[in-house]
Amino acid sequence: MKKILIKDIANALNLSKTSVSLVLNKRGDENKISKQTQKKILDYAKKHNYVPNSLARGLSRGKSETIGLIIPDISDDHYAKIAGHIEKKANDYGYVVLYASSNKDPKNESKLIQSMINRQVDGLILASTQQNSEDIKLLKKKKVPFVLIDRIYPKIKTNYVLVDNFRGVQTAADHLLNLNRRKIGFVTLKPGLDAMRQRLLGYKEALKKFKINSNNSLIKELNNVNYDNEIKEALEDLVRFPNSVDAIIFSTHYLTSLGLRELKRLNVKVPHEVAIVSFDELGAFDLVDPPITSIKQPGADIGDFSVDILMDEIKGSKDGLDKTRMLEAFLIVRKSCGAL
Amino acid sequence: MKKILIKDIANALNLSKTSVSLVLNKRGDENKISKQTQKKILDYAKKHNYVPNSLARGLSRGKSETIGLIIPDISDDHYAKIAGHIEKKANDYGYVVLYASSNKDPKNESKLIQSMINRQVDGLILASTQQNSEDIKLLKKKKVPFVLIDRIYPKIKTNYVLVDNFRGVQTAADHLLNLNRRKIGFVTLKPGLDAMRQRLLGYKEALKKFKINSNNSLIKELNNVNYDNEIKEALEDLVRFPNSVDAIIFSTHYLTSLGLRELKRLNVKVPHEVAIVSFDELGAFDLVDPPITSIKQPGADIGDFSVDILMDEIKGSKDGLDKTRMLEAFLIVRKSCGAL
DNA sequence: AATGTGAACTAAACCGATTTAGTAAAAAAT
DNA sequence: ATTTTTTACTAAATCGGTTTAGTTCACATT
Repeated sequence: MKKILIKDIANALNLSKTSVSLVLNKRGDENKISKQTQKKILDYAKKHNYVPNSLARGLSRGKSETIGLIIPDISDDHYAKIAGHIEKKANDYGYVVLYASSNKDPKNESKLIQSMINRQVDGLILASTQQNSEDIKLLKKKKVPFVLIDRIYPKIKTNYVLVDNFRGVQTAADHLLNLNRRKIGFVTLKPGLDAMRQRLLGYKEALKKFKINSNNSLIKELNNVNYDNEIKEALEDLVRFPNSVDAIIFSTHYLTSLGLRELKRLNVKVPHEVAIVSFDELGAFDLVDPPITSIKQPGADIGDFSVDILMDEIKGSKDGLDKTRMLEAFLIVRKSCGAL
Repeated sequence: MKKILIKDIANALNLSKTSVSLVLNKRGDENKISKQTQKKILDYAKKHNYVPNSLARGLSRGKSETIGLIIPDISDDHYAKIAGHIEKKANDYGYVVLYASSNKDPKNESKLIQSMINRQVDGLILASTQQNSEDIKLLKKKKVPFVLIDRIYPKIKTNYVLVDNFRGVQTAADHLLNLNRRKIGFVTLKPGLDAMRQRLLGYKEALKKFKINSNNSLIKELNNVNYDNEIKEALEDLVRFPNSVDAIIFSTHYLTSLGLRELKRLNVKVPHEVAIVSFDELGAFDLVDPPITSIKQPGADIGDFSVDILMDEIKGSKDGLDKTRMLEAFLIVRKSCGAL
């Protein structure tokens, strides 16, 4: 019942470790190990339930069949979904996933990257805090295979899989404008993240196309650390004179959740008084009162494509070209805009 | 900029690998390495940014400072939350987490356990499919440190962290009974899982205490694979004559979600016609129409305690006693029962 | 002067694989 | 009959650490 090693197999069959190792790695034929011997080894290994020690194998091969996944927070719906897809896809390739949450702290992220590399991960998928360009540059320089998801460094050329935040929000705003909403508020986070910048730009672009001047008092950029408090004031300001918006776009699902609670408290009728669109959604948004029109991010694609790209990098397509993918977010129309 | 090894430090300072290794592991004093030498080593290591190769260290120590986490599905809200807490707590102990989803397939789970062990994880946290008693027994026999969470094997004595499913549902039913609901439906899954069995028993116990005969036609046990279809028929049956329930307890958050959609379709008024309680909740359940009264599971505690117990096991408290923890789920009263 | 003691190190084995550079014996070629 | 080639293996180095069992030298002891 104790673990059996290559050495044990070799001794038992009066063969060398080399032969056993070669055969177990399906390199018996190319190394002219006789069929008989191969069968003996394979049978013995199966019978005694041999499984290689991955650390030893990893050490000598310099590979670990493991990929590292660093995200802001695994308990966030968005990242949990992506992580699920990444894991599944990685498994298909025979890889397992070592994951870690940066909790949005760049220092933490930096440590995690280091730690993953020490553990000889074969590659990294990274939803970065976007305040770590040094680390990213280092990864590039050291030729560690990696893919950025969700958040990129606009100034660094790399592999990435990204959702078109600009177009996503533009679509949301278009939807509202087409429903004749004209005073559209935008509740977002301060643009430490490029994604936030893009979303804001998308909002502005939509207004521009409708020849509406964007009005800064309708744009509420909350601080990343204290948004749960700031959102109260922001919404009060948006819904009452002189702003009195007739629609609000929230730029993340958690802002939407907080915002809806606040609107309920303020007794604002959705969608009659104010229409709502959420960028990104939560599982139960179709059950909310009213069901929330959302821009849904393609979590499955983000996961799948990022792993595909990473595997490409790992298996060494050394064309040196950056592999990038820009995915569309799509609008799911529900009742919160009065369209149904 | 290339990686620096212990050997490199030793060569550069004209010392042996042994001394360097000892000092870097803070075992310099106990091994009488002079303060001077220690400082030289430490300084050089810091200057050249030495970091140990975890695979090599793991191989020679037989430890990896990694724990394995196997759950049914990382993209499930419940498990994502738990995973988040486990990760944070594990980090506090200096451990990282290798996670994998079994997708509720016992074969898969079995493979994952094996794979984790090959990777020399120091311990396992396992939310099992509950159809793998052989593997669990093997883990015990091989003295692999592990903790079961969420789902246990009632017949196997082990470490576990569990939520009191029985009491949880009992509390939910009590709440409804105290609000004078008397025909309470129970929508659950077929009891492949002990948790489901306990929840059903809790429901029955509550009725019994109120001297109500439990009526099997009010209990809908859906199949694990096809519940999204079966729930339609189940609910139709519950809400119309002769059943005509005045309340329903859903035994998981996803059944609640599906059920609510169905009730909306059937145009059933919640809570006026039918009151709802959900066992376990989704992030947006307070925003749903109406906000859903839920039994909330203590995700943070599940995570924290399971890691604490595992670390105890790993660090070798060989008292041989099983460490168990039964946590209370608590009722969050919202409008779906008409109590507010 | 011979012996013992402790301080400050180190050589070499080891963890469990993979891999490079062979070798011995049989078969084929000249 | 000798050389060459092929077949079927294997010894030993390697990956980068940790650890066991010493060793060397200065100094104190008898």
